[in-house]
Amino acid sequence: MNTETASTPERSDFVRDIVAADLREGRIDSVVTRFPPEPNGYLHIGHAKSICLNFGIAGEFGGRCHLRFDDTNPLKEEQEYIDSIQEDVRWLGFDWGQHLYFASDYFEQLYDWAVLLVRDGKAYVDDLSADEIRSHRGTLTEPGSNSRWRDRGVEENLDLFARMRAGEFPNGARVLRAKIDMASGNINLRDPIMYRIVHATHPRTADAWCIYPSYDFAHGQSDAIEGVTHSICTLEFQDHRPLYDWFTANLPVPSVPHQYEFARLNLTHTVLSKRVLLRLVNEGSVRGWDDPRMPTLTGLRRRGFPAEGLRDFVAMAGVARADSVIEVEMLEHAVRDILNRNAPRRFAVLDPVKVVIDNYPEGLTEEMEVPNNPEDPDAGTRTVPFTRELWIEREDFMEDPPSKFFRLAPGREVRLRSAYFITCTDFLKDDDGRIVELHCTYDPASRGGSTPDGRRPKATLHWLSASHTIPAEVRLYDHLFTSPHPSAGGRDIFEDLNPESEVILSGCLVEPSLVSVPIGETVQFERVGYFCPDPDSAPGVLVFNRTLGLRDTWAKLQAQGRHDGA
RNA sequence: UGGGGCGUGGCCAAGCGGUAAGGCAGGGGACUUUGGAUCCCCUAUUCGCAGGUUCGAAUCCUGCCGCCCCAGCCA
Repeated sequence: MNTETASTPERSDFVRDIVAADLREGRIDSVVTRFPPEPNGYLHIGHAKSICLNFGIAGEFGGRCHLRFDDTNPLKEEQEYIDSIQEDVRWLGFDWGQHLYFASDYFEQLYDWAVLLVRDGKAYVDDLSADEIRSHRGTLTEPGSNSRWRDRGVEENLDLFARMRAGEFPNGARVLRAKIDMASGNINLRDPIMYRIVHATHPRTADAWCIYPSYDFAHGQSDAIEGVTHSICTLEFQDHRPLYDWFTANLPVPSVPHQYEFARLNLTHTVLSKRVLLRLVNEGSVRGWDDPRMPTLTGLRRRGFPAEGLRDFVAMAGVARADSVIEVEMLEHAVRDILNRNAPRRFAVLDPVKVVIDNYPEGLTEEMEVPNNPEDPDAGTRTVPFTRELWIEREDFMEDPPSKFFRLAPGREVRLRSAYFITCTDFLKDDDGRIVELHCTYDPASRGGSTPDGRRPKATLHWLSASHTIPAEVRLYDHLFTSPHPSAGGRDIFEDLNPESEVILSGCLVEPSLVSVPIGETVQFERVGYFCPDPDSAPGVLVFNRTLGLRDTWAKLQAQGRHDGA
């Protein structure tokens, strides 16, 4: 490795700048952040950005990051999600230590604080219906008007709020509101709702409560209770910041956190809206939340994307306040970069065609030594059996090749990787004109892939011994949506679903060592791409997912040729 | 005609008054027992537009234009 001086600039962005300045100027002693998901769905790559930001900052500045579930709405939240979120954050590579919290842990404290605001005349029970509240709220350009219940007495408010908690009223009968300013230009300040009545079972507190705090009344105070210093969220909460600050300013909170907002992650050919992801699952467009085409962390994991690649991608993309849509190619680059360095190389033939080496002894099996990863000499070598009859990729032979085609063709010599040079002498076709068998001769002096005379074929092919082969199903994946911006333009994005987002190949063949690749490990099928075993694999029935293909300049050339030739 | 934000190359993104980093994508070349990887080189006389301040502006000021978010008893 080269000797880089300490001048290597740390990754920086506006949030890290703020944290660094707060530390440097003594406004805080150490940084505390939090990742605060609502357990109402699976985490996706957009959440990965927030997770990497919050945990990343805590790690870089020697602070800590909490995992806090924002479980204030029992109608939408489930234990299943609480479990999956923890699994996904851990998989991404982060550890919250002892700092696992739930907003519901603070329900009693939050209630006490609400009572305090009522006593101070800063909150009131409103009997208006949801519709009435909406019509009193005004519009974006017109101020709202006060509820007729806005000025009722403290004692009556106290009594009513207590009875709300006691379960005396049905859902929607009353709410508790902060008394701020119905004429504010910021609609969040027009007497926001602090508590609503919801008779529902909560995944953590069960039936202990029938009133639940709103996001606005819970979030900042939860941060304050935990000593969070920097409460980092996405841009759409900017308008909530004045309210966040209003509550911490009007309540005896133990600390005063501050909120900062960044732009959420968007990717081309991808949709991250929970609503749409749910539809994809419910309408059977994909097989589930963990379908390898889903942008969920569980889906990406099943697809074979390494967590490190995701982290690198997030770092590469940066954090800013401008709305943006990142090209998926950047993600794919980050993932390939990790995989290229780490993934063991293996042989697999997706679309096999038979090769017979006429001058190779019948019945002989040689064990050829093949490097596990040319990028990493420490990965060592493995042994792959070589015999007279082999399989190669159908697309690696052309009867009548164009000038740019370097692979096997009649009369042409190519190298079989780590084995021998072979020259095609003949080929057989079936009645439909389809190639069924190639005949070749080999050069015994080329064993291992080089010859004394230094001949260098233009192509090197992967291969498999016909008598040492494991059958496999291979699932090829591509973008779920055809358009780079599926949600743009107002049309139904389901019309933009890529019909070839999943292509299932049967009759594929892989080398014997592949029977034992553990789930979660991604390998490279040499010259083909990165693949990982799918959990659908069963003894005797291997299933591989294509994580990503290799960059393919030949395919690019062919595509160009098609265009030029038009 | 309300409030809050944002506008730097195809896509991200540094830059914080001293004369446009970096990555991805794209193009060209070298090398190569993966048409992979790697390595070189090329791609903004210009920072939404127009004025102004200044010796000097992407950075400061004014005006305009464009885009995003907000009217859940969701988060």
